[in-house]
Amino acid sequence: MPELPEVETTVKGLNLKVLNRTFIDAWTDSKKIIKKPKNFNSFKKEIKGKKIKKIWRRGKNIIIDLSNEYSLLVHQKMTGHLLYGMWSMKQGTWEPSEKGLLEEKVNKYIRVMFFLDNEKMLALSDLRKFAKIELWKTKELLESKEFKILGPEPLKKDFTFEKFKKVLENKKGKIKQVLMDQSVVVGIGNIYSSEALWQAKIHPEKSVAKLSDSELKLLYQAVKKVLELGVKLGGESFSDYRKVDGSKGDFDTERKAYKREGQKCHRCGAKIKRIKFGGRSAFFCPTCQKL
DNA sequence: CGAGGTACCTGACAGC
DNA sequence: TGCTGTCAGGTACCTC
Repeated sequence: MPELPEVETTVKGLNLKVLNRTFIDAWTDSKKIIKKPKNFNSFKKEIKGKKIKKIWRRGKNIIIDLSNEYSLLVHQKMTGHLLYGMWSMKQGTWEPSEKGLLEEKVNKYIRVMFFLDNEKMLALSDLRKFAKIELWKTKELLESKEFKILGPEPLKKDFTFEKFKKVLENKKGKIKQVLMDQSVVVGIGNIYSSEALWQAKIHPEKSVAKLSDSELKLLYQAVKKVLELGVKLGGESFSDYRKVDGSKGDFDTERKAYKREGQKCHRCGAKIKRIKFGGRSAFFCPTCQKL
């Protein structure tokens, strides 16, 4: 899915577009995406008339605080993304009535549609249908196990080097996998972990316990750097992710490792390699990033 | 307990 | 062309 920069970009976009709007109705052809309450009619009934009071992010989760102390939790997983605009249903598929949302791949996979009180809509597009939407009582969401287990936010001011070292303390395993563990630090996935490790010149399979203090420092700076750059550029859109207006993020030009197998390392010219472990691909420069 | 595999879905693309 | 296998930004759940 979208990782931290993509989720942050979505949250920013939503705050500009749907704050203080009220839900009028909802539609879906993929009931399994709505996980809570499980019955879609109950879900519809519950969100009808609720007003959007605040939109924020915790890790890769989007939280839409509603009136009456409820919150919508949206996790976009691999290919989900939220869009704002106007569509009409034609022959079973949604067709946009505005430019910007004209890409077929954006509209073809709209799975859930929220109708707002200004004639516009909030859509969830998701090719693979892994995304989830849940309606919670805000208080219960904040106290839920899934929420409490989440690690620190890497872009918050209080995420100091000391804190980074502390969360990695006693962690076993390979650094790339640990970086992607949301209970260690939130928001980092397969793209930004590869990018951060390239920046820090650390091999993705290096064991956390073997990282020197100077390597940790470089990694700490690299994590913040790539995530900040990602946010600044509106995320990465080489695949399904889009901003809420349907446009693409610009991080693509900055990719140094991820999906660059066989291409030249921007630092030393060696060929970027891809290896698989933990069920995921890792991209790195075998010359700059030694084990 | 932790590590590893699988499941959830729908493609795109490479190779035969 | 068509078939098969692999790969895809994530996470939950199961087994050993």
